[in-house]
Amino acid sequence: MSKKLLEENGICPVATTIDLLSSKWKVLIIRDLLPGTKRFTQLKTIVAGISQKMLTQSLREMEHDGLVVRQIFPVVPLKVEYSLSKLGRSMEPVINSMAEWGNFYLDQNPDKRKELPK
Amino acid sequence: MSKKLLEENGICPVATTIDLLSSKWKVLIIRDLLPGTKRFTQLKTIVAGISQKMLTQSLREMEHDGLVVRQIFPVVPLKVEYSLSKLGRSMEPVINSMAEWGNFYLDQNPDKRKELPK
DNA sequence: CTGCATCCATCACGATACTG
DNA sequence: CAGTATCGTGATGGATGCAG
Repeated sequence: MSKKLLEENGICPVATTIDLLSSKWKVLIIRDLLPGTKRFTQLKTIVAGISQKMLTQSLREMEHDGLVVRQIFPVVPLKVEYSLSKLGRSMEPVINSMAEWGNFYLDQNPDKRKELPK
Repeated sequence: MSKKLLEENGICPVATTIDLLSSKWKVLIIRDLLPGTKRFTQLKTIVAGISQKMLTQSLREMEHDGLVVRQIFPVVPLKVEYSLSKLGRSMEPVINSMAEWGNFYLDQNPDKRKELPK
């Protein structure tokens, strides 16, 4: 489906971006890696609601797409750190504009804000 | 699943945005409505690859979420126009940053640019 | 023209169990 | 700790046919 979108829509840059962000999890992962390197278990905790499977899968795809860097430390117990690549960090403006819009929306719709009034 | 994400992630503005953009189609629809009002069939053509079902479904949800305005003209044959609400237009910066990133990415990866060299 | 209802194939995703 | 493998299910989305 990834290819599908690109084919159907020619080479629209918006479609290209959506394509790499296919799953909602990836956006959240980038959001949480923006502050700095994280370990697998940390991400699993921070990205609340994500299953181990989805986290692994998302990280693998993002690594393949060059958004995320995976660093393995052959110690016991095993330690693996994930961080954003240069390309990954370049998505910060996108994440930020999404955050800004989200805040704007929540201001307009206070009823949608159930908790963490900030 | 819409509620799920919000619950799991508290009230993160990024999650909120993703939540309203759930499907990739919605982003593309907003992109194509940004220039101005469109009719159902026009959208079906422009948002290449989208099925009638998905278009209708997406538009309904976006209308419900207050992103899109639906205007019916009781003529024969029936005429229905869709346009962005004020809230919908407020997403322009988000779409733009996605477009910018997409272009940046395509510059870095010319191989991904198969057609429409621009 | 615009859209709803159905049927159906595929797939995303969660749950669970097992490994280096 | 950080995965991999497998299974089951609900959701996603296309195709088709009908209707206002």
